[in-house]
Amino acid sequence: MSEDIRVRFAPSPTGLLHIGGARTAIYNWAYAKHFNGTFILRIDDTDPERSTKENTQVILRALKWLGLDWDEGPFKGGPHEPYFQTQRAQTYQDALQELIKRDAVYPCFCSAEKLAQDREAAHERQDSFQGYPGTCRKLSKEEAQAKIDAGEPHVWRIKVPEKEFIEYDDCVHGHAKFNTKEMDDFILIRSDGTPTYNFATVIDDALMGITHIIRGDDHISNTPRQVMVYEALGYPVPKFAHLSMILGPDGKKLSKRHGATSVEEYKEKGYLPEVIVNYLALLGWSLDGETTIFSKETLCNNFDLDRISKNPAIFDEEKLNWMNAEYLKALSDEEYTKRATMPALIEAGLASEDDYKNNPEWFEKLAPLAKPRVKVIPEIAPLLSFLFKEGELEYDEKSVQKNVAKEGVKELLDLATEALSKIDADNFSVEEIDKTLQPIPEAKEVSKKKFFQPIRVGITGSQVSPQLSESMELLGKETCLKRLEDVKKFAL
RNA sequence: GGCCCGUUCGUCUAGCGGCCUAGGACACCGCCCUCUCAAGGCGGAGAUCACGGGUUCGAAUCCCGUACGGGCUACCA
Repeated sequence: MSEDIRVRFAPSPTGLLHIGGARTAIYNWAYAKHFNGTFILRIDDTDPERSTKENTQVILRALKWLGLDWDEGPFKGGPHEPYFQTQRAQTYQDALQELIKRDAVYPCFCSAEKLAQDREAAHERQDSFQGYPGTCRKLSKEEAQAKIDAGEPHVWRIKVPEKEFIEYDDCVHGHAKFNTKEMDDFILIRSDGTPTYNFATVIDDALMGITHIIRGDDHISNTPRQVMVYEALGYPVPKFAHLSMILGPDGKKLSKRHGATSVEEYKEKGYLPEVIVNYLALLGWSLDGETTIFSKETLCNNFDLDRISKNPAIFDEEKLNWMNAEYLKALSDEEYTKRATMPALIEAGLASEDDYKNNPEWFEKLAPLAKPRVKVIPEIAPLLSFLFKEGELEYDEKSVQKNVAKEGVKELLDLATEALSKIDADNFSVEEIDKTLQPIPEAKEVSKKKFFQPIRVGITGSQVSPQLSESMELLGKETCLKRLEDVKKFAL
């Protein structure tokens, strides 16, 4: 039995839960599940400008919707509370004190202007090193203390160690090695006393015992800096797994310009949470190269870091749509009704929860009609709205022109009406309807198309619709006869 | 400018030196089924494995360059 795996997802509540963040969360979660580890949720809200309570709520809700339950974190508790960085100020101060004691940091009194000037100058000269030149590192302890005592504003910087390389293991990219010559003494504590990301995240990850840091590869360049902090404090350096970016259809960073970018939006658009998890899991990871649809259980049983791909992935909504349709079709009629049909109908104002309770069998019969035609949940309402219209239908003009307003149609509709009226209203079923209507076109020597399409337009208002007989059964004898009567006015 | 990362069908990917005349999925095309639209079944097209050099009996797979794309270089995360 190896060490217990502890992973974490640490979003900054500066916006909704982005698709990329969701994938990171999924990978962390699945990794923990697979190895019986612990999945920790921590809110990295150290940026006071952009972090909000609302965003935190939204992110938490989105994670729950996706079914990514955390073992430790907000509203769940755990041995390392609190799980909000803004509530851990003392922890970072303690860490700073420890670093001071170890002589691994020093105060820096350079003003923002001075730093900007230095940077500018280095840029002009095209220096190979453009980081902080280490001005204040040269100050003696006494000089520095005197300045602090005099109340001069200062930040705390880490001392880049003497050794030549900083190294760490990346489960996706392999062993990484950075030359310390290229690193500068970066800031740990800001002049207002708050920690920077590169400091807070290391302290928390170390204290929370995180063993594997799975996150976006935009952090690769930050990693050696963070490793410096681990080492300065004598903490074990965790393993890393850096995930490539998710891009928009144009190959550029996924942004609002491309449409929906947050999981909240995909929920609104009618995607199933398990589809989002399945699809996102596949963006940068594969089960076996063959299987595209798999359950969360399968994901958890098989997910590992060694099958994560290094290349950035383009988010393909077409494939997402296909997958959503697949999942939808696989639901039982009862589940389909509860999760898809009813939400869609209620949203469209066509039916209510009570309607369903009063007649569940009827509503469940809608599922087979919708399943093969629907990719996202909201598509259900327009597809089935004809079943809920009172009074005369609004007809699709083209459908009427093409199918009803033709010579001989009146007679065919009359025949259909007459035949149907003989069916007992209590027995107005698909079987009876088929048995009644099926022989007519043959007998009259007209094509089935010519016979059925006018009926379809009469019953549904359009030449494009779900199965006719099923629709008729759902509507009932009375309504069907009424609608056939209505449409006759266009027939010749 | 410096450092770092990436590059297999349009897209997601399989591939970790011979099984690859490169496999699967989405999308696309054709046929079948069919009273519409779908769904479904069957089949097809689609990748000189970014490019150029090596290493090797043998490379998509290893090494080195180049190009292109991306990240970092903040008192943002």
